[in-house]
Amino acid sequence: MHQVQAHMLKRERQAFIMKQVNLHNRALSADLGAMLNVSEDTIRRDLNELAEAGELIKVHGGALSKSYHYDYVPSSTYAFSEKTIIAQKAASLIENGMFVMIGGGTTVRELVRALPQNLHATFFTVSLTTALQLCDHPNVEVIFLGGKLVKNSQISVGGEVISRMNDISADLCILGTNSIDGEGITDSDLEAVQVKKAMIKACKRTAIVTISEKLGSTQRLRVCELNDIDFLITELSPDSPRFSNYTQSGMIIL
Amino acid sequence: MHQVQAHMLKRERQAFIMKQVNLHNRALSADLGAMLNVSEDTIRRDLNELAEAGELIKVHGGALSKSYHYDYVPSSTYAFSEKTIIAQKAASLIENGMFVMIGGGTTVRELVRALPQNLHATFFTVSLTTALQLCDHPNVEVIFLGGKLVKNSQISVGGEVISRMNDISADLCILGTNSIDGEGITDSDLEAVQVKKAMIKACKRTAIVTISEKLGSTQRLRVCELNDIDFLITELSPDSPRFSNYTQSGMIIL
DNA sequence: TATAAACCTGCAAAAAGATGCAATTATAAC
DNA sequence: GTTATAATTGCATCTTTTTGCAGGTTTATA
Repeated sequence: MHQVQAHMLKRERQAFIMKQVNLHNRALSADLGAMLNVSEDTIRRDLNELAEAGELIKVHGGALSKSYHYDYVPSSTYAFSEKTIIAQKAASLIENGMFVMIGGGTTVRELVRALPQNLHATFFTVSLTTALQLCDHPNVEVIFLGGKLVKNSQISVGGEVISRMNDISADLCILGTNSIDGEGITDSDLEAVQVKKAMIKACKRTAIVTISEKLGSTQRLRVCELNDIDFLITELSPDSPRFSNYTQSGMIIL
Repeated sequence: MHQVQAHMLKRERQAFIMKQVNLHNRALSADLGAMLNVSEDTIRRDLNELAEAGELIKVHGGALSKSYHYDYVPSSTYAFSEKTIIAQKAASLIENGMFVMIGGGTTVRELVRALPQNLHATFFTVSLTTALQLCDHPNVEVIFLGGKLVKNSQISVGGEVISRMNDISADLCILGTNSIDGEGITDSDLEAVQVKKAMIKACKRTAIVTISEKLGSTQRLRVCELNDIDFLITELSPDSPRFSNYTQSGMIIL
């Protein structure tokens, strides 16, 4: 580990601490004490002073960088700006007269918000929140596919829904997802998976909208393979290297 | 699965948990414990703290993202205190194990809010907002009867819905209304009327919830006669003279 | 209704923190 | 250079926080 000169002024030491904290976003009192060859009491006093001066955030065991904000702002959706970009791209896929099957989730919420007011289209959905939001669009027709509701995700599931979908042939399926990797899409709720499968089957084309953070994550149940997907939409530029695992299946990355 | 650095500050751990929850909308205590290399007890304590701080919703087995839940805004409700009284009375009609068909509107919203958390019942509805609200009750089953959505009332209508209702026989139908007079209930939207008729037909008993202000008003389309109604619930005392026109049909006034 | 998982409570050990004090060191005045 | 003063530091002691575990209870679900 680091080794530091013997006699150090308090000011220098605190500068060193700040450097460590800003570099790694965090620092443990014990580590700093060892690096600087001073007692943890001294480190603690330094950290308290720096916290007092607003330079860092003191926590039990050490300190965190000020930029390390976990002060989550409620009412605003997670990764809002990314989802806005995604929404713009996805909205471009939807044209007047289309029949669109659409899922739920916060990314889809932003997408619905981004839809132009003069859009003339028919939407099918199983998500209560998506349906509610679509009701704000004057020129779209909204069909809710009813059934038993899952409380957490606020979507309808069950054989009822799925058999209804078999009667539908829509132009585009838009799904958010919790996990996508080189194999395809996965999820953790069996009933939701069954519904998503039916949605994909009922549509000519499928678009997946997700923030890039979810690329590479996997859950227990499989929704579909990569080559069931026609469009993958994230906030990244389509030529990002992060898509190297996803291109061979022939999907279009937006 | 994920692997995380050895010594993690509590705050960092909680930030990680928030990220997981926001990313996947839900997280299991067991998974988090494994990912973070700490006991599930620690995870539970973290989840409780984060729930206390209002950052997520703690459930049995893990936690859910907050971005999904119905935020109730009482300020927008007209005649709030009257509707609260009505809600209390109407809630007393609903017992464990019942099948209830329920409509929409702000009076019904207060009713749903007044339902006890431990109520064990099955609800059928065509109202998106009522359905969403019912989703916050842990012990009820919610069935949404899907169809074409009417945008301003946010209910589903159409032959689809009505034919589905013919297959149902519920114990109680709870409807709000805009107009009730000595003849019965009337409304102005044909499609909504058809659905309400079907709802009443599908239930053994019908309860009407409305503020007294609406007593005596009439609209163009008839929903039902007075003797189709079993309970009339307003904020007034049952012996109020305002009910003189309504008693002869044999309905019970609460 | 049985059963396993999840939960809660209290407890104990370990880690971190606070505080008072003495020793040391820096700073400035002389 | 010396000395007085103030700041800094480490240590001993006590308090608080964090964490895992044992146990008994509750909850979900087949």
